[in-house]
Amino acid sequence: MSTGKRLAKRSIIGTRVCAPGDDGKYYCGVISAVNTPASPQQPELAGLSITPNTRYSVRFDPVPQGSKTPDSKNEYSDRDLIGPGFGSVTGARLVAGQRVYLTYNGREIQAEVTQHREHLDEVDVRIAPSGQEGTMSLTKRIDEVRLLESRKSARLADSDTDFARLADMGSDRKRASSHSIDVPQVIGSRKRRPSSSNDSERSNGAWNERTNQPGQRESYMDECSAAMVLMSLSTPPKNPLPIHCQQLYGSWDDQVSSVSNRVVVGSPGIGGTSNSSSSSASWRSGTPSPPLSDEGALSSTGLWPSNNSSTTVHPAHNQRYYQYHHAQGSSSSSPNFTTYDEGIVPDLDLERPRKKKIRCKVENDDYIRSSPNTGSSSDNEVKPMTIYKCTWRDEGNRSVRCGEVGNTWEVVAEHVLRTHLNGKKTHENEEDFYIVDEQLEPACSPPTKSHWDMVRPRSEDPEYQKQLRLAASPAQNNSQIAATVNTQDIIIRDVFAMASPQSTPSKQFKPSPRPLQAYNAPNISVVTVSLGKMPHSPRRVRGETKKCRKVYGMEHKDLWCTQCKWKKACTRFSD
DNA sequence: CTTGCCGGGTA
DNA sequence: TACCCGGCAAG
Ligand SMILES: [Zn+2]
Repeated sequence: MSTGKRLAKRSIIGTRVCAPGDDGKYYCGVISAVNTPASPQQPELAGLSITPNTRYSVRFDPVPQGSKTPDSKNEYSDRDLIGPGFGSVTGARLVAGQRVYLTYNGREIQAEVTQHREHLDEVDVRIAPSGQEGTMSLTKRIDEVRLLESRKSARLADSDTDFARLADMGSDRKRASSHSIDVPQVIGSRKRRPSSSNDSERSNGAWNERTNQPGQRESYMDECSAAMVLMSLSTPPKNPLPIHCQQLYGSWDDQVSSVSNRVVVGSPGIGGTSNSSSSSASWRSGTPSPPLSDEGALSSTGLWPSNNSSTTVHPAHNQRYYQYHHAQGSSSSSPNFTTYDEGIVPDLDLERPRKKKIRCKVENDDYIRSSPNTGSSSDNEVKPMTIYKCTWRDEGNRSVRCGEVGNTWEVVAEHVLRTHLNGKKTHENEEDFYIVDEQLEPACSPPTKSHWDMVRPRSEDPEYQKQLRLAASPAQNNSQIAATVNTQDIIIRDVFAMASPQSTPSKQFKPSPRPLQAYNAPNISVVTVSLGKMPHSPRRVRGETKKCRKVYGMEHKDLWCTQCKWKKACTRFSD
């Protein structure tokens, strides 16, 4: 699927992982510190970038029943850890007594390993099923057990597999992303281009060169980006409104625009995606994600504000979602993880001067690419710097944010914890909800919201892309993220469905190639989803949008819009 | 192969 | 301007 999502400029801290203790058992905990030996060229990336030398400190969960907690001071390399972005259980050697989790009768239960037959990839476990007394032993495949407890509600714990079965009709590839919604990452890629060079290809190549363990990295990305994405939306745990709803009501517009370089999307729960999150990756559910109350907070009914023109919009939400999903299928799936800044900006000006723009765009790109000044930054010295900012809202005046900044996430987290949370948090990593990271370009301070239009979109900034490349991974199955992103897509679309009641039945909002802009429709604030690479052409990918030809068929050509008849760009279904 | 549609015609 | 279509890019 697409794109990957990016991510990660955010630190990995807080990620739930398992690390081996002295006794050979794996213990769960969260990464409490990351120590990357700073490289001379980019010292500021220390702790953010991940290298083979990176060491992770793990703060272990308190172990019940008197077992001893492993030494927290241990540092582990990524190879030692099991969890998102690290190894998986399938690669671990489990010793007798290892606590694992598995899904049994649709519920997640604890189990204890009695034997791990590595050569068979099987583990014998002993479980104590609830509702029955005593224990029983059974044999599970190694990939059916998890070291990390799932956060899914027990009721749903197994639903994903069912989905997977339903959806999975075949290829491995599909399997990998069967729970995800693909995100159209290059919209309208049909643009003609003079040269064969292509940004996405380039970035991919660049990434691949940089990565020695794409597989692992990708999973990390996958998971963490999801978390990050959620955090960027930053629903404070207390907030009763679902994330996407808040967004529609502008609670985050200002925030978002200030961090527009990150992906801002809805929750993965929308449209049922979270429920179908994969269980194939045993660690999947272990990461720090916002303490959304499982499926409840995200369910689509009853949360939609009713003063709106359409209380019925929300139900349609999911429908449309699925419709979109199906229409998309996996057609857009692409390993091109690094291309991120897909500007999903609903075009309000329906008649945009699209054709002209295309050409211009192409020329522009070429210019950027070839320009010695702008394009050469790949080996440039100047690096953007990341700062972390507290977004805590003033209790009294919700529009005022704390704004405390720091050089590291930890610093700000500390601030949040102390200053705003009174030292106690109700969820692990709760601080993260109040922290956003921002990129500071050395030369110029971050543009203010009111000047966004004067700034070159980050996604067009080679330097920025490079950053993304560093941060993102070429993941192939960034299901979580993709789903998330797409969710936002849906949200935006719904926003516009509300905003413009005239929408045709099959009309769909089409992402515009322009990224990094915030639209403010009355009552609604929509935010650009920045996904790395911008689609350069408005041309739709086949299947993404129905055109007259597709809708009416050749046999009803008379029903086509004139443009279609002329073999010109369709006007009816292209916005 | 099909689609979407640009560019360049002709009436 | 309305209309047509060759041909290309992408899938
Ligand atoms: Zn049409």
